[in-house]
Amino acid sequence: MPSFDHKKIEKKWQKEWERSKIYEVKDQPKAGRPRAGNFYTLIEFPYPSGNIHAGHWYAFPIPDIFARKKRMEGKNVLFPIGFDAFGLPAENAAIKRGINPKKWTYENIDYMRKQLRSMGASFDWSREVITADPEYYKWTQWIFLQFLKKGLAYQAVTAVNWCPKDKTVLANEQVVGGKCERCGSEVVQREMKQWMLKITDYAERLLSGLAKLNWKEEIKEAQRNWIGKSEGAEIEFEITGTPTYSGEVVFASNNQGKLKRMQKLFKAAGLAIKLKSPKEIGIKDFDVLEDGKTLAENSEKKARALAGKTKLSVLADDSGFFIDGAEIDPMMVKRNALNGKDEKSLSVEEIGALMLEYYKKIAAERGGKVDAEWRNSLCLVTSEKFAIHVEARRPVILTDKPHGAMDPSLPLRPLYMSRATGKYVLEQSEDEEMKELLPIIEGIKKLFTPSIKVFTTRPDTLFGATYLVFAPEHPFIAMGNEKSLFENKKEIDEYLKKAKSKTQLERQQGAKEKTGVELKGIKAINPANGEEIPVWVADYVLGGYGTGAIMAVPAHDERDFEFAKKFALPIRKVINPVLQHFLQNADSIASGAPASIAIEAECWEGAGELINSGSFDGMDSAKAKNEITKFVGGKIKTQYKLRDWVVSRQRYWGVPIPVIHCPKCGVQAVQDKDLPVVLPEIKDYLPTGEGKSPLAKAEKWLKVKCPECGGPAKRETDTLDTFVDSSWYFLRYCDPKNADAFADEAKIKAWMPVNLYSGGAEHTTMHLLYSRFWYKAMFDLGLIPKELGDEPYRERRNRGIILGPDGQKMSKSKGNVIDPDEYIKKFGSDTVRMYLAFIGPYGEVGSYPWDPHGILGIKRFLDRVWNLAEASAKKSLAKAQDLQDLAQRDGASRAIPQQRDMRVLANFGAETTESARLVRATNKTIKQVSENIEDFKFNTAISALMILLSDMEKGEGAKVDGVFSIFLKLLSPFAPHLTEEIWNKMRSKSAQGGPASGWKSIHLEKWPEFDPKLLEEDTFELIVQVNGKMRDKFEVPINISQAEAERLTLEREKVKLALDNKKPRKVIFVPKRLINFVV
RNA sequence: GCCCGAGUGGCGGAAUGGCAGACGCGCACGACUCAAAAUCGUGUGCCGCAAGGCAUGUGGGUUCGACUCCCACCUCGGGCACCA
Repeated sequence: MPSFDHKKIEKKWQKEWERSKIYEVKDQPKAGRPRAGNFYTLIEFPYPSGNIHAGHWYAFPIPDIFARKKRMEGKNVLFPIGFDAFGLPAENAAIKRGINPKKWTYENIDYMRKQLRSMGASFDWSREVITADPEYYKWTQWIFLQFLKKGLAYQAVTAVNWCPKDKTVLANEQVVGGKCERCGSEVVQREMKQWMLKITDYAERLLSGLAKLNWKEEIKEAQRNWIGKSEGAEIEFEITGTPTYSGEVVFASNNQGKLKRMQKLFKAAGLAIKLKSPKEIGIKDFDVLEDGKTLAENSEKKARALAGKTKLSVLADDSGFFIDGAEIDPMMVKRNALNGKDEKSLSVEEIGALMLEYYKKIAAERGGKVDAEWRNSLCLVTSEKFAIHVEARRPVILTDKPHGAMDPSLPLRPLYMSRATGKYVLEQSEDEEMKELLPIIEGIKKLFTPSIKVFTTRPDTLFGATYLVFAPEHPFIAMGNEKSLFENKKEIDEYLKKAKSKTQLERQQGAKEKTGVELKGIKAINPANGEEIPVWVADYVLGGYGTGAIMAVPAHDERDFEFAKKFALPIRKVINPVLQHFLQNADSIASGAPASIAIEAECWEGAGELINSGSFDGMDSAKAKNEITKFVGGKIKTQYKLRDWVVSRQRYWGVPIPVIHCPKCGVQAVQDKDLPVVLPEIKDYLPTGEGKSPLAKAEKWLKVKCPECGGPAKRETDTLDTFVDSSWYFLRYCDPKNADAFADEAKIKAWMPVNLYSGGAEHTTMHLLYSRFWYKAMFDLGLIPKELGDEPYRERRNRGIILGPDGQKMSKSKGNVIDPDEYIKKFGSDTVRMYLAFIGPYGEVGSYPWDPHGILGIKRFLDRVWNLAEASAKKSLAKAQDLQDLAQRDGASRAIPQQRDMRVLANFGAETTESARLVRATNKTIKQVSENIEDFKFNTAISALMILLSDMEKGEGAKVDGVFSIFLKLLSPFAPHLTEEIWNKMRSKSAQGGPASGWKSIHLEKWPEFDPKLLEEDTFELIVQVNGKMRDKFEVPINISQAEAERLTLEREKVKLALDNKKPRKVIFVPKRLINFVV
């Protein structure tokens, strides 16, 4: 059988389409309804690795089928393509083979462009976007700077995944099984300063936004799991014990007598702490009242001086405290806290409460936090330095009388004149002073033994918390070690060292085996029952999640249970499980699975009645969650697994982060007029090895003037993660050439949000989440029109993967790699794309082996199409190819509505029963192919086309010409070249006198519509069942009554046999389907 | 371990409460041919000569009727992995 010349045809039409730009799309924004008629279908753009593989063939020409159909349906379809052009492979090629990464990348793009064109996909190439073009990354940088200004981008020292071979930081997502996704070397943890994006701020919206999206539930679920929301409580545990305190404290008083008395108290309390006055450490101008300067100025100076001289500064009583090295004057605090209220009208407690509020406020403003508070005093711990302000809540006695005029009978001595009131403050007796200082001692103790917050999702099990565990990274461990809080410091140090040296891989592999060391010398107090419980450090607790410390409830947590078992820690059951699950499924369990399985499963999880929980005994665990949290003063809290997104990469081939570091002004954004910060050409692409980008070696580029002060400054040398580039490319497609903005608002309104986004399942938790975050952040910045909402993709579909013929993933080592080029050469692009469309359902994440024989079936099918066209041309049956022509012959106007096509055709075809049958078959095929394409079930659409082709081949006597042109249109999205060729051949022949002067693309034709009336049949095949088993079937009128159906059925021999003379107990009749006799 | 998805002929798959296996591959036989390839035609789940029986991972349930819905288990694929 002759085969069509795919080489000639495909090249010819690819050229024609390109020349005539039939796939270029206009924005067509309309006032009022800017999106009317517009349809945005998006495919993940490829990385230009340089070779097109079977995966590309699966990714691009298959959704093209959908895009083409939408276009034929009359939609104004945006179907763009571009290149995700930054990334490591280019740089690795540069390092390995000395090739310029830019050259490497752009040459690959040139090559891939040709390859992509050969697929016959209807991309609008005029909108091509390349992320490595300065015209593109100018806007990546610009948007980043908007984030920076909004506080969404920040720098922080953080433990990052470090690949020792690639010498770069990896995102969590790029670490696979503890190994570098790219090179496979083991990833280690390293502390480095990184640029981060605050994706965690959007955790809740990323979660709730999913609800309204038309995505598959499994994709949403994967994102939900990644965000990892859990609701629970934060509960504080006090730490006690008799630790040996040591260190040096500067007591902010030059009053020697007071210092001595204080030292006495320290001794009595067992604090081996040296007490010093400010004078002793060389601060002379301590007494702020003798100074003419304002209190605040003085305080700051003092604070700086103190901070440099001693590690821990305690400023107590009548002095201030530090926040991040700056001292706050308590008198000022008091004034501001009172905010005009009369001090005398308030009780001591009320004043204390107001001051506490104010402390919290300023602490928050400066990035610190009030970490603990207790009745008589305050403790403030900030992130880096910490300081304490202890204020005894004593009554302050004020008098107008000067020193000498005091009543000698009073045990008081005047101390100083209060600046705030102008009155004399009287100091109490020594004894009273000692009493007053006691809370200060307590405060200092508390500083060393602060209470620890834990996060738990099970506050209802608090009474069962029999020990407390810190993550090795918890700051308390380092602090406690430094202050010699622990008796077994050596053991702890060793454990920490071991834990730290573990690579991510080791930590994962040893996951099940619990290790840990007790922190001897301290205990924690279970706030629920006041019990003293041991405190441990163990690496099964993660530093990065929750508070980095947990309360362990071994009776109701599997991990705690294992740990407790190993180290012989007490286990206390506090929930009496209601076997809800068991009860619910009593039926099935009774007959099926053994009940013990269900009971065992209830051990860790689940609700129940509280036991061993004091006054909460008998309470339902769900209720107890809130009640116990309230009881111990805890806070309901929501935690997320999602971490902030580390976007900096110490690599060359990426978007330079557009900031400047100035020694005077700090981090400065590059000004808009200086964007883009162009990636400089360099010679040596190797990273520095200390984790700096190769850009650090580009000295000329590096040195720059500070945009703020004009002084010498340096550029940031890190580049952005490529996930940043791909987080907004779909916006640039809307307006790819815009030099004044990332995209014009009207054009964004014309296209966004994306109607349908097709891509690989591997991007579910990375690209898809990142770009949703990015879009939401842009939305909040006002860069996305409000009416579009804050979700970029309305519908998302993940595709599966193509395996090698052996059913394994294709890999060179397995030798099962399919080279699509080979098949293109042999069979042509139409055959290959159609075979891949036929291989399995595209909307499901299946994996389909490439069957080298299977493709022959498609090749045969297309050959048959070709031959049928040739044959009908020869028979000159093809005079009225086009339905429009038919319609004209029918006397109707040219503008006949599509939905009437079938009726027109029916009139023509109904000359014979065979023709009528064919017309009906065609009508059905239109319906099925249309619906199947919509659902991405290209396999069944093709199956329907195959059936119709067989019908046409068989229907020799039938008038098939009109049917054939409908068939061609239905086939055209699948085999765009072949159908275009046949279509135009037919047209030129029907237009008498040789080839038509111009050609008319089938791809711009209207998509056929079916006639619902023609779907209706007069008869149907009645299925006869006896007890649900099919026994017979026969043709009956469509609207047959049950009685009639019964009568006819019971007459039939087969039925009589099956019924075996028994009388039916019940008859079920389903109209248009079946009749079922139950005996 | 947890979460998600899937288990149907020799193979890819179809049918989402009503004829299990559409369509394609493969295979067998036939036609054409000196012959082969290609092409066309017929057949093709398993057991059975047949009538008939058995069949959608396994066991149970719901239903007149289950590949389809429910429960439990098994296997495979993907994701996460000590997230308290």
